[in-house]
Amino acid sequence: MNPQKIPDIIIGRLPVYLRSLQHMAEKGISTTSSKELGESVGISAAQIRKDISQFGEFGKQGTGYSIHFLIKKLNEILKVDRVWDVALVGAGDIGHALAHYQGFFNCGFKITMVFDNDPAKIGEQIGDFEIFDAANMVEIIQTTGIKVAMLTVPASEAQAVADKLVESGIKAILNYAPISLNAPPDVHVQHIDPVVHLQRMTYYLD
Amino acid sequence: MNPQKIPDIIIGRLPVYLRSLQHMAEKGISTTSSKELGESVGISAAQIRKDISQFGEFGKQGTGYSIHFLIKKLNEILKVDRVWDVALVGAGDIGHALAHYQGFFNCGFKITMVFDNDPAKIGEQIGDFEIFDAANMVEIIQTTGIKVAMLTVPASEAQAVADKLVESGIKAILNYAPISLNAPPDVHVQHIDPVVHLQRMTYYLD
DNA sequence: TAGATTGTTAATCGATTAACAATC
DNA sequence: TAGATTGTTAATCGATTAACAATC
Repeated sequence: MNPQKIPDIIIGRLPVYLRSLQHMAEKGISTTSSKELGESVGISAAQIRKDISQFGEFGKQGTGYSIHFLIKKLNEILKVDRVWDVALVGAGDIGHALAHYQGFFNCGFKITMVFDNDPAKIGEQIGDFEIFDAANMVEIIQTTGIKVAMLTVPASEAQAVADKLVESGIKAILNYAPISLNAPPDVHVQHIDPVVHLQRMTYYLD
Repeated sequence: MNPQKIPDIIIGRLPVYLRSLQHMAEKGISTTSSKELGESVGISAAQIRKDISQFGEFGKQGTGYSIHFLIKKLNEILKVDRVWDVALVGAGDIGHALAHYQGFFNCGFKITMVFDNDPAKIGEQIGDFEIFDAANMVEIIQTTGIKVAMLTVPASEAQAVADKLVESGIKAILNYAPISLNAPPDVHVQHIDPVVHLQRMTYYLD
């Protein structure tokens, strides 16, 4: 399926296409075109076609793409045609918001455990989960074989906790701490920082 | 200061440099080099120098950059040498987490008002703020002249609320709803969606 | 069939890197 | 001074766009 390496930048756009296609599917639409999909996500039709064609011939001349079929293919490509168990590390405000977030459903992810190092929180319930002691985190994650984690601890602890996640065998970290994490090349890190996103916009304001 | 247009992609990296420089400053370090800064954020030294040199000659051959001076310049360039009032729209879990978030301090942003349309929430306190009725949002934002908003309403309402924000004169929207927003070209939109970030990583997992 | 839209090629455009003179 | 590091140029690399034959 991957004869040659697909650029990161293309992989990064696929989830956005997927999200838009799922909205179309929910509305009961069955077919779309590169033009329509492009307008809905703000990307040129040519680029949509080029991106998709990296993985196969999923469209039909004259009619466009079957939304159902394209969703299926994108789910397979992104490996979210399954459910990834996710460890949530840090039971503060952001951790609570993520634990309650409904948006992971049907997108390939399910939070299955929560860790914190605060004795006052350990043992408490957060949604459906009991908060586990972070001291046991490495062992538990190694045993369960979880590969994906979300990191919502304070910036001052983030690198140390990330190192422990790497030690645990975690291969994908979604980092909410406002700090650039160092990780080995085989561990993927994505970063969410509202300040970075806001500062990207103020440049353009008066 | 901007003789020619600076590419978006460069502007997008500046907040990351800034965050790393601020961490260095907090540690009491006074000078850095493109090599050191590049290693800390995972970008080549050549690119760091090229990016920074778009805006002036802020470094010194042989010694590198004064961290204090470079922070000052980046703050000015990104227009966060001031404090932008921010409207938070949506008082759900994510809204609460943002209202309590300490990370906006000293980064150029301050949430100054919170809106929701749920009668049960209107009038309640969320941190230091009273939750206002979203029905009055357009008028209040117009009156106060706020330009920046964070949108944490359900996906089903997000486009309608975004349209009202645009009507209010908002020029920068940080969107937490899992949907691609349409906005006029003079309104900047940034999107934070944990599912998109997670799906970007699973492609690379086994 | 006629109209629409794909997949793909070639051309254009833009971003990154390597190298080095300038100079602190 | 000698060593280090910038700012900048030119070369390389990669991404986007435009165009169109193929074909549904």
